[in-house]
Amino acid sequence: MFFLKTLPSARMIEGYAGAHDVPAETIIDALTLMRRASQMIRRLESFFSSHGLSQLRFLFLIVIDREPDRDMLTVGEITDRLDVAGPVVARTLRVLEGDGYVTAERDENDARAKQVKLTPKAHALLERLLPEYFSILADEMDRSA
Amino acid sequence: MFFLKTLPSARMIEGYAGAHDVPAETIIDALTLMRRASQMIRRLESFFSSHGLSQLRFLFLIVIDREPDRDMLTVGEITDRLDVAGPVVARTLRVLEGDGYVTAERDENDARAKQVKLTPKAHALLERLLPEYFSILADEMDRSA
DNA sequence: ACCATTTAGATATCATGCTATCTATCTTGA
DNA sequence: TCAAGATAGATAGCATGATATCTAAATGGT
Repeated sequence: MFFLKTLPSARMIEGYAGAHDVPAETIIDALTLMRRASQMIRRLESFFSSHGLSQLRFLFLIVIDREPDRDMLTVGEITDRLDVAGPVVARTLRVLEGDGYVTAERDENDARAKQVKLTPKAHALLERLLPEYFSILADEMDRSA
Repeated sequence: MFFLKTLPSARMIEGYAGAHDVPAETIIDALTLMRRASQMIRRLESFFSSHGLSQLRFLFLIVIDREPDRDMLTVGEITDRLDVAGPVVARTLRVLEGDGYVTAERDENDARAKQVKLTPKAHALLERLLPEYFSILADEMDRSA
């Protein structure tokens, strides 16, 4: 997250950056990018939270759902697809299991691995959330265009 | 933060969003925005962390430093300028005070308020970090252009 | 003047990100 | 074949975001 409510003016950036051979406009673009994304993420988190989820839990479900030709992934495969550390995935799995959104069972061929599968409840949830998810994204793109 | 390493393809989004009257390209743009910003923020956090700071602590110092015509702000003014909750600002203040980057003293006219000021050590730190900060922003803009 | 309300900030507690480390299982090469 | 190393995942503990609630000081209407 980027935590600045009001971005510095170009003039202020010149003052800071002027000496350092980076054009102020590039800096403004970078800060604007982070600010827009942060506002979007805040709104998404609030949306997910109102449905007992979080962005991460949602994406955890999505990466399983979107996998072509398969209906389950191992914990490691999920970790590969999500940009968070392993322990976070492990804990998120525990929560989602507790909430009845996924089931996990040991792999038949590798007793270290775990196969994670979505429950019907999770499929129903995704179906319910996706339209609003997309319309929030569209609205935020619009609003900050 | 946005935690998806690989964005869904346009086709996959059509599959999800197609039914819901939002153009897939808009969704891709939104996801790309969040992904770019997240990578930038990750890199910044790692940069700040290698200097014993965090993005928030850095911005806390910056908002005081950049204030025109004043060399101090109250805790409430800092909270207004940063997009984080009050308790986070209070704790960050304690840490920065402990590290010798700011001093805080009660306001003369309002015994509830606290005036926060940068130390010379903080000014020196900002001067040292800003060039690299800007060049990281520029580099990331470049890389994901 | 005085009590109700507002405001500034701090404290308590929770959720969730991280790194470091541990256990269990699989693989590999002498 | 079996010990050394690699790999899958879990656990421990820290850092830092959030909300709810508390205290102390200021303010304002009667």
